[in-house]
Amino acid sequence: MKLATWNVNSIKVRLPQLLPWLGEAKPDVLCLQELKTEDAGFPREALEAAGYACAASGQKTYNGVAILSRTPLADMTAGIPGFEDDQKRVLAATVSDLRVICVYCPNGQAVGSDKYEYKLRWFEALRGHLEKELGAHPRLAVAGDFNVAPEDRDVHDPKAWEGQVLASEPERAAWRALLALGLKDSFRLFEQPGKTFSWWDYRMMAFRRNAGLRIDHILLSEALARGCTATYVDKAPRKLERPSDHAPVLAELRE
DNA sequence: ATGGCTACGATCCGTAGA
Repeated sequence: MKLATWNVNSIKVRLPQLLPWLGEAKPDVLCLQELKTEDAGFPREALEAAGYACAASGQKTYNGVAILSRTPLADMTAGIPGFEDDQKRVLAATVSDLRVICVYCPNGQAVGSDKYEYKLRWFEALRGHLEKELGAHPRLAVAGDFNVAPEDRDVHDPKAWEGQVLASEPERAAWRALLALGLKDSFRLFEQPGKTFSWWDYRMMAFRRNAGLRIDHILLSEALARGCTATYVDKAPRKLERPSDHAPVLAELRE
């Protein structure tokens, strides 16, 4: 089965790209981020007509996450239990024997800013949430936009980005604290081409220069990582007219 | 030169993203 994640940067704007992509890539489960719409504006009918069950947790203008699945979704939980937050960034659901958590981690704006402090607090809360989920569900996948480039090889220009938001050491430590729970970065289970990224700035012709970052990830529990046969970035949607600034990431799992 | 796009919801600019 194929598990995918894609930050679409507005579900309304990207729906005309998402629908054909579902037909081509045929993910069994897809985590979406940055819906930028309340649930009333979520295109549930169009996605159900394309063969997907949907769970969404959205808000106006910002954030918003959804999980799509070819088979039914159960036991949905929005947010991080015990962590008060108006921002819609987390959604969990069960698909047969798989527990899937879709995350849109905070951007952090700039190192030292209020938003950066919120980002670090948020990651600590996420860590606690994932620890509990992992205890209850050994077959756990956490997919989404983590807004962290884990290592220098995930950054097109490590010198320029050194210590900057998305690449700073405290953010990378927060990322490693998730791995320490027993989660694997599925992309790094395999030999990968160099300079593989999942996000490119809209400005400065960054995509054409491959001036990107790898910040969209699929984490797998050890039980799932053992059955993972491939993980890759699909750059095709980033080449379209009016693209999202993120490309989808896909992991293939043995049934 | 610290901008440079894009989306959104408010107006024709500010906020946010990363």
